Amino acid sequence: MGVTRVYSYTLAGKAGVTPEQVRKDFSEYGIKGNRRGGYLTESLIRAIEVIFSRDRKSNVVVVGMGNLGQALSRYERFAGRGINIVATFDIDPYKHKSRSDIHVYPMERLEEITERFGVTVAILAVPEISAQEVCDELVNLGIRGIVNFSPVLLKVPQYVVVNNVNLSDEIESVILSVRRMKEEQTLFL
Amino acid sequence: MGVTRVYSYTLAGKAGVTPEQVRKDFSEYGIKGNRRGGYLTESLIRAIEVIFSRDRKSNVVVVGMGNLGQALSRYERFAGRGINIVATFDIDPYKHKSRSDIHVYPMERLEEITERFGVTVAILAVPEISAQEVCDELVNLGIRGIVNFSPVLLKVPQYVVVNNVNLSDEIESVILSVRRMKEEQTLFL
DNA sequence: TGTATTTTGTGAATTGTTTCACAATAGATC
DNA sequence: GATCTATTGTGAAACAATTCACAAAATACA
Ligand SMILES: NC(=O)c1ccc[n+]([C@@H]2O[C@H](COP(=O)([O-])OP(=O)(O)OC[C@H]3O[C@@H](n4cnc5c(N)ncnc54)[C@H](O)[C@@H]3O)[C@@H](O)[C@H]2O)c1
Ligand SMILES: NC(=O)c1ccc[n+]([C@@H]2O[C@H](COP(=O)([O-])OP(=O)(O)OC[C@H]3O[C@@H](n4cnc5c(N)ncnc54)[C@H](O)[C@@H]3O)[C@@H](O)[C@H]2O)c1
Repeated sequence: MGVTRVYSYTLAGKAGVTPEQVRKDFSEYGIKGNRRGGYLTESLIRAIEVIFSRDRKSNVVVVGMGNLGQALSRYERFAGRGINIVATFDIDPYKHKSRSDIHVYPMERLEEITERFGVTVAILAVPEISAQEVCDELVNLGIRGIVNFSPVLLKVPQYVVVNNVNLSDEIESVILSVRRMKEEQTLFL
Repeated sequence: MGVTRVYSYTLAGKAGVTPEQVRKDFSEYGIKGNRRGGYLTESLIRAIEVIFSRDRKSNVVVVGMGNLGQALSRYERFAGRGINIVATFDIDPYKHKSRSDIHVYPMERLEEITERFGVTVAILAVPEISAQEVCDELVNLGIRGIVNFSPVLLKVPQYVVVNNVNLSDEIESVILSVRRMKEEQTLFL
């Protein structure tokens, strides 16, 4: 778009944070701007890509191809973020008949495929009841990071990273904030 | 299951936090335990249900019935959390022919339905490009809270709550943690 | 070339959160 | 019923994150 320079307050506005925050964070990672001239977009983008390792693609698998697993596997924009879904898995034989574009493998092929593609991160979208069991299997196969969508705390060795994404909580938190806001407003009347 | 008492360290273990955290939080909301006897499960559950308003159901709508919108609208467990999806909407006429269980309304019926069901919270799962436009429409109709799945910062009046859920970020964060962990490990060898 | 202006970079101050430490106390044991 | 024990409840301490405030630098302009 022809923009060559950008200022901490511009980025802050777009990101919904303060300019100081932007500068502190950049400073933390050694990103230098130009006093008076702001940051050069070119080098800034490159620096950010390196910091977030977007220059290297990461191979991941999706386990559990129900509602969520399917939605995630069909999202095309992950590629632009260095997230490369190489295969998806499900225990249900009905799901293996690829009705759509994406191929779903049986669990038996998990080991072979994770090894072949050097997969270290898995997206876990199985029902609550199977989550720990599938998690154990993933850890056994050498998976080192799990994005867990089921509302359970997974037990993993300390060398495995788990990020719990609880969509019910995300929605509930908005419901609560709205309720509290309304109550506050009532008090002022 | 017959359990009548529970201790701060039991809950802490299950939740992955410290016992002090559990007690501080409970104390903040006036939940009293019994020194030596821990907390009574019955009254604790009731207290939590009240704090999170799970005793009152909240009507919400889903706007954008693509991959994610469909996945969310098919999730049955929201009901148990007081989240009641009363209707779903999409601009695409093809989506209105309900291939499945859930009915998808055209955007023209948004006003009528949100009013009828007293909806104040919306789940926004439309493409990035339409997000702000649809958001504006929702705010105009009186929506006070938005769970936003598109990777853009929505501009809303201060009386509207937005919770941004960025699934790419959630996955990326695990990829980064795993990479950093591996690098650390390499240093020790 | 000198002065004014804009924006960065960062210590210091502030604000917020988590952990520590221990007195208070309810219940268990003898 | 006296003593011992486990657990809460919470100020104080430690730690973490954010905001403030301003000197330093780069550019613009006279
Ligand atoms: N869909 C949502 O909007 C939503 C919202 C909040 C939380 N979640 C959570 O996300 C997870 C997935 O939700 P969903 O709606 O996609 O569930 P789903 O039931 O639609 O899909 C789960 C899939 O996992 C597969 N599966 C079951 N056991 C398996 C195993 N042992 N190994 C491999 N695959 C197995 C099933 O065959 C199914 O295809 C659940 O834990 C759910 O609680 C989903
Ligand atoms: N699917 C994922 O896993 C995923 C991951 C990360 C982020 N997201 C974000 O979530 C959002 C939804 O993703 P998706 O994969 O479901 O997209 P999608 O393209 O599958 O679905 C979007 C839906 O919104 C509808 N729509 C478009 N414009 C509209 C309008 N003006 N009013 C009403 N409906 C409209 C479309 O008809 C379509 O059905 C996007 O912003 C995407 O960036 C999705």
